[in-house]
Amino acid sequence: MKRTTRAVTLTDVARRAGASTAVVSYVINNGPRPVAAATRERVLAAAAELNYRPNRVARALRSRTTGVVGLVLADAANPYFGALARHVEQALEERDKLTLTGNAGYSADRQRHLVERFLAAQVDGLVIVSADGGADVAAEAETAGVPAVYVHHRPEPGRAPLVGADDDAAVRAAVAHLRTHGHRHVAFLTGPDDAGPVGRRHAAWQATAGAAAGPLLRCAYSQAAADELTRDLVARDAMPPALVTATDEQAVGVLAGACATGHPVPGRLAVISLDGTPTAPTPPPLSR
Amino acid sequence: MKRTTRAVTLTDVARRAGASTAVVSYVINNGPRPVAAATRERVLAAAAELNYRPNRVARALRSRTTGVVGLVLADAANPYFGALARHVEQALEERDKLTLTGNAGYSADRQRHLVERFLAAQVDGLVIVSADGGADVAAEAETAGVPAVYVHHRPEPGRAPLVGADDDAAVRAAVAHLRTHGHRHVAFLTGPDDAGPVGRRHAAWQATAGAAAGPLLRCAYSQAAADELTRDLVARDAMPPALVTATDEQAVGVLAGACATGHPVPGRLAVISLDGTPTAPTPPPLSR
DNA sequence: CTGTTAGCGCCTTCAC
DNA sequence: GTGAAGGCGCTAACAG
Repeated sequence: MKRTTRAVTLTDVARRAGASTAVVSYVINNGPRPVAAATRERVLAAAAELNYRPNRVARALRSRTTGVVGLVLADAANPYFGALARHVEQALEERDKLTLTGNAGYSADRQRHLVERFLAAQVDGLVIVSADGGADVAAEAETAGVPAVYVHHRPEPGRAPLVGADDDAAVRAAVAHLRTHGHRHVAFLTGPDDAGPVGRRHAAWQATAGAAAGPLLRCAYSQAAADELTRDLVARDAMPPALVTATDEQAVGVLAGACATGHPVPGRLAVISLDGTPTAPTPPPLSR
Repeated sequence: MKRTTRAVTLTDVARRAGASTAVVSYVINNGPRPVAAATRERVLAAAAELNYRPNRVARALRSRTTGVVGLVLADAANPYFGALARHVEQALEERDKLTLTGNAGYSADRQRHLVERFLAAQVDGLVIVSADGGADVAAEAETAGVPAVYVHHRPEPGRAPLVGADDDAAVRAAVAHLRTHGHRHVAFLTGPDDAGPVGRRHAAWQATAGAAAGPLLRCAYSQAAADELTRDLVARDAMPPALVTATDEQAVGVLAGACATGHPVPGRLAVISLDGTPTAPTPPPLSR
């Protein structure tokens, strides 16, 4: 049986190049100290011949930095979070960081559990993308000396930085836009409760639309739920003519439901959504 | 200024419990050797009080296994791959593995680059989800002693295991289904070229539909492209009545286009798609 | 400019 | 049953 070939180490390269491990390290990392051109060449040659690949684990143990960032997501299968994840990963890649990804599945327990595992893995930082609720896990991370950022939503008493949309401004803009198209009453479709950013959007709609607000609608955050709600409203002839949805998934479901029931869009229904999923603006015109 | 608190180590726990580091290790890992119940209690208590978290990096260096698996994706922003990623991650989580995720963005170069970085990070295994083409990166991984699996697609001369759909069977089933609904001619919408699984689906359609095949349509793998194509076909009164699409994204685009132009679904258009994205089957009926 | 050496935190043989 | 010690591969002090 063929023996498993041990991975080539810095020591192997040093021996082959007739130099010390320290020098090899300096060459590989371009520092922190200069190396004579001749030596450098020998080292590079030896490394290439042996097909040397630095062991990031050993480096991490020594330098106390892994070059890995943890990304905890609510659910990568939701296109909104999926797109977000892709962009976060790309941004980290550009900074030469690796991304450790975990799905919390909208569960605060699982979220905390993930953060715990990521901390054990010695991540250099944490990006937390959750939908709502949950404990201030960023604070726990900071306690362990690991910087953390929230994206999309920050739990209530939370000090960590937040990267998110300006919900108030977005809602105001959406309502204003529909008004310039002649709609006096603007309805709002949101989720089952008012946790997280969606709750802020709801409040903003209430404040903006004021007395002229259309009905407040609620359904789960899925295309299927919004689809069913829409069919029902159309059947009962209760579909509002102008609607702002709290999420893209719901907007797509509304459009599908309108389409299936033959309710003309944008003829008798104008919809604006607030998330900004890449695919969202394109196919069926969300507004005009 | 507050001093950065050094992380608590196994040595700290040992000192606090009045035991040796070896014993603490045995307790934490439930082995490989037994520990007296009393000692075990003391160790556990000390660990809890100090909030000890084993350093996975040090463990990895010593045990030569990181507990991390690399997942290279074509594009997490595509809902099909996003859902796939979520399930892979969950399966790994159940096996107590962490998931390192990277997006190759449909580029063979970036894919290889990612694999390289993952190998340097000493991943225990690799899951490769690519759309088409590319080199046999799994083979490179195996060379480094890291097992690898392909999902969705395996490049041409590739020996690594593949987890994928039975394209032939799926296409045959789709065509048969439409035929039982009275459609003699079944059209097929695929991508710009025939690389990857989509090419196999195309071939299977050709073989199954045979002489009675409807027209072959092509457009990019996006909702927007399929939307535009559909509008165009409807406008020219050239929309086929029965259609199989190679991907879900395209199916959604077709439905959107049909909806926008008032082309009745399922009245004058029956569509079946082949991917199986979670959201796909629900909102507009893809077939009936 | 280069080499030697002492650990990073953990696991695991050896001795007791 | 427990303890002491070496080393995984690498980096950063310290010499020279």
